[in-house]
Amino acid sequence: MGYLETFRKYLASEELKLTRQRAAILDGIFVTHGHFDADDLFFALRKGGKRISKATVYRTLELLTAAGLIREVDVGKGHRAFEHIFGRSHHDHLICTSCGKMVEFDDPVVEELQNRVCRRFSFQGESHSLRILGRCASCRKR
Amino acid sequence: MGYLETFRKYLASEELKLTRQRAAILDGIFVTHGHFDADDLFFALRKGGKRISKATVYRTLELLTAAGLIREVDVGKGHRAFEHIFGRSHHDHLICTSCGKMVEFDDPVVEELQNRVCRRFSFQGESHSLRILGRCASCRKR
DNA sequence: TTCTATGCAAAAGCTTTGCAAATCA
DNA sequence: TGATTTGCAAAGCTTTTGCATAGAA
Repeated sequence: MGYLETFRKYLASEELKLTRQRAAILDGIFVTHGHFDADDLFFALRKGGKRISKATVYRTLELLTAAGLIREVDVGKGHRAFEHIFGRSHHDHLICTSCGKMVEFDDPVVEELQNRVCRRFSFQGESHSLRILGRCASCRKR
Repeated sequence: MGYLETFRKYLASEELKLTRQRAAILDGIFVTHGHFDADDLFFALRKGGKRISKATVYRTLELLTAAGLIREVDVGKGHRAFEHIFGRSHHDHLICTSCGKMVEFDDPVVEELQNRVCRRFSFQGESHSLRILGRCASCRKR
């Protein structure tokens, strides 16, 4: 099942409609990888000839998060950023505090850890996000 | 060395001054544990009879972060929150997505994991933050 | 046809900044 | 004294919201 189908299904389950704008926003998100914020998306769509208001972009990001197609990632600074997660395995982030370079990684130990901690505190774990800050190899040389 | 001394030292090293306001803000932060944002701090100070402008609060939070006395924590929603780190061991967070309850925990496996991942990607790890989202015991019952 | 979604512009946070007056070293 | 800091108010950002119009189903 593709991401559009997934979205359509979610919308139907909530009795919401699949509009031209919602479909365009979803496509806009999946043509790129990596992180984006509402503003990035707004201008990317505009470049692609789609004039969709920011209000709609914000409203749709909310829906896509609820549908489990994207998730919010903490990038440090003031505003909210997202990344799409459909068809991608879970991963965490390694961020260079010097140049901002970001590496995505996946490690089974994190999953184990999540289970262990949740058991300890009687939580039912749903997801996690791990950010490791440091200096990448090239910044370290300087 | 206490936190005030640490701050004083930092300020001196940057040729900045220790003002009445900066000292009051620092104290205000260390009387509580847990997370706070600029607004919380502003009102806590005001309750304590200290009328310090928000501009100064924001400016001082920046300095304290640079001095390594507080750190920013990602609490999910739009605005920035901080916690003090002076004299406290490192810890991560478990957050209930239903009631917002937050538990701090510390697990040596996280440290190991940080080292392992950094080695793998030739990063020099400095710090990390792990957030695990889930449902706490009481929310699970509902 | 009916109810939801969009677009616009205004409002609503939160944070930063310019500048004159106050304050620290 | 001389440079930095403060407070205020204004400006800047990002995000949200009200409402008339457009558009799915």
